Amino acid sequence: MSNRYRTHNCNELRKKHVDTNVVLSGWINKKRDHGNLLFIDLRDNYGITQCIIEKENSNFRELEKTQLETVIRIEGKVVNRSKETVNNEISTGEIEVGIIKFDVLGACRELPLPVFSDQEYAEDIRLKYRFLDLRRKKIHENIILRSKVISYIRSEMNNLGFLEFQTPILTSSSPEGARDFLVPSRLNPGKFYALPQAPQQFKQLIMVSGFDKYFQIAPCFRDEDARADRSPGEFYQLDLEMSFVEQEDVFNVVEELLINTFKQFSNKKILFNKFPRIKYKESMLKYGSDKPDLRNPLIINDITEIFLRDDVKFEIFKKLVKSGSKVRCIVTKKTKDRPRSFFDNIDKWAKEQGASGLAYFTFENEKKLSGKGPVGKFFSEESLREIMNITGAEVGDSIFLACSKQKELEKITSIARDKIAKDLEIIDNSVFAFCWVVDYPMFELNDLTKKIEFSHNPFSMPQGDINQINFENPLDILAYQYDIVCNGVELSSGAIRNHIPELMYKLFSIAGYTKKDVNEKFSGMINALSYGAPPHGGIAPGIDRIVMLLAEEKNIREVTMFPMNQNAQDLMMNAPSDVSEKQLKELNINLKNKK
RNA sequence: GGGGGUGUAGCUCAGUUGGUUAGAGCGAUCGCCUGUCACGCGAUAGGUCGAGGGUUCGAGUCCCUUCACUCCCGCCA
Repeated sequence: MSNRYRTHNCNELRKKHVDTNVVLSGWINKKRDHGNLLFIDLRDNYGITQCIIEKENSNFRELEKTQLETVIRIEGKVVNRSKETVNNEISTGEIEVGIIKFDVLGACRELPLPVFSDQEYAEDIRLKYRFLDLRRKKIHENIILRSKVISYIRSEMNNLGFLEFQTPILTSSSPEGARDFLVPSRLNPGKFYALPQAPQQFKQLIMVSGFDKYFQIAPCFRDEDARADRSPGEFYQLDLEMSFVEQEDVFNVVEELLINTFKQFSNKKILFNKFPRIKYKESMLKYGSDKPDLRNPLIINDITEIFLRDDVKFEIFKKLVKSGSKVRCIVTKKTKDRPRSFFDNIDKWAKEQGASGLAYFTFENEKKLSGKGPVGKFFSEESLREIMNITGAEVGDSIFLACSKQKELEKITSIARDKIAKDLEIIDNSVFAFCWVVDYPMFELNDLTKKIEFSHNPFSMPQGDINQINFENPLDILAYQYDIVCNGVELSSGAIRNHIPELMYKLFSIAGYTKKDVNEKFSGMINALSYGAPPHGGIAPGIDRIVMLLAEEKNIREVTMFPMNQNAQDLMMNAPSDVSEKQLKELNINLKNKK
């Protein structure tokens, strides 16, 4: 394309263009002013071209005074660079453009933040001037990556026979799950729409409507507090659903899609081409978490039984165990020569995390097997042998012990596993380790209310023969409910859905909902399921987190074009904002606390 | 809602035990410089030390309150 603004972009000119007249437009990325000779690095989306002007040119003075980040148009001639002045850092580095004349297309005031810099800047300034921030190299590339990942996924899904549909953005509030964003209805005074937390019910209705395979790059809205890896307000999922499938069918589609996508956009190795399946219960024990980072080789073991032995004298732990606590441990290989400070730092760190610390000792065998370290003396030779049996520990290895009630224990061992591995530098950063976490329980006990609640998704199908389910022990019922995890990041959860209304009523009744409740709160769904619903299931991987992993970013705002800050404010657009009395009146809304 | 961190020039930061007129680099303005690619050199402007209160002869520094941003817990079926 060639027009009045440009004949080429800023990443196009090469040696073969030498002597041709060109027109380039772009931003002044950088100036280097030698007084009688001025270098301009001209930047556009595609790259940088060095342009040069000499004092003899009547435009020299004006260009010399032009601000960085001004948009200019340059007419000039491509010239060869001498060998010594070639810049191999940029792809146009063999040539430069001798400026004949230039025009200012878009003037620029003094910058609130520099564009040409690798420094980090305060988040509020970046967000307020996001359009400047987005010109910067790293984030500009992240956003382009995001675009490419989404198009790639879209075309892969099409190839796999999925149909893309849009679902409503204005829908109804759902009783389960996160806090809803509400939108007042003008035509229905006093009533509210809700923005969808996910198109969960719609995608199931799409299956009932007979479309077989659906996907959507779906915006999801949840009014919950932010985290580094969680935008406040809105985020995107690759939402997908399939009819007449079992769990394994969903897994196959997702594994293929993710492997292809990650291979396409990253050079990192994918550790497992068949993603390991880890039972929820096993994951909570071995990793203390339902989002295990499998790059980390450390494993947690339960050694509570050791503390019931008479030849173990570790009285604090023994006492706690008697009152229902458990003991779990992490063994580190060949750490006997680590300095005392290594162990004490971890113990100190654990205390900072609110735990009572981590006890530790090292297995030694001088004359006889013994535990070396502050609490080593409490263990008999026999008991040490038994611990080695359970954990696979060997002489020369060390062991960290924590004792607590199960939930706290899972929490502390989980973060300790991470911390110890980081200190030992045994996490391989050059790989992606995916896994499935499967066999989630259908229900769980709320510790505070002592009531039984759905542990994940109330629409999940319970496992086993549906005519033989033991509803007497609801906490034992497992669901066809699964999560996919990569490098300790939860990418998504999904499930085979419950498409049988009677079973749905039964399960909801266990969680304290009457048939009437279900009919009212999920009317669309339950109604649809009673008119011939196919068995179906799906999943919804988070797009933002996939791009985060591919871009190797720790913060979701680095892969989001126009994010809100932690208080869910858009500093650039000034959202949320006040609205006029007239608008409120139309919506039948009175504000309680007027300014 | 709770806990941690940060807040000093347009930007990134330094600032000793509380002690003279609060500094540097980048950016801006002015001048010099023909081969740089983070060009170089010289000069100038630019500060409510986040805000308010307190202790003190004296506060950027110590104490209290508060605000903003950020990280975490809660929350996120």
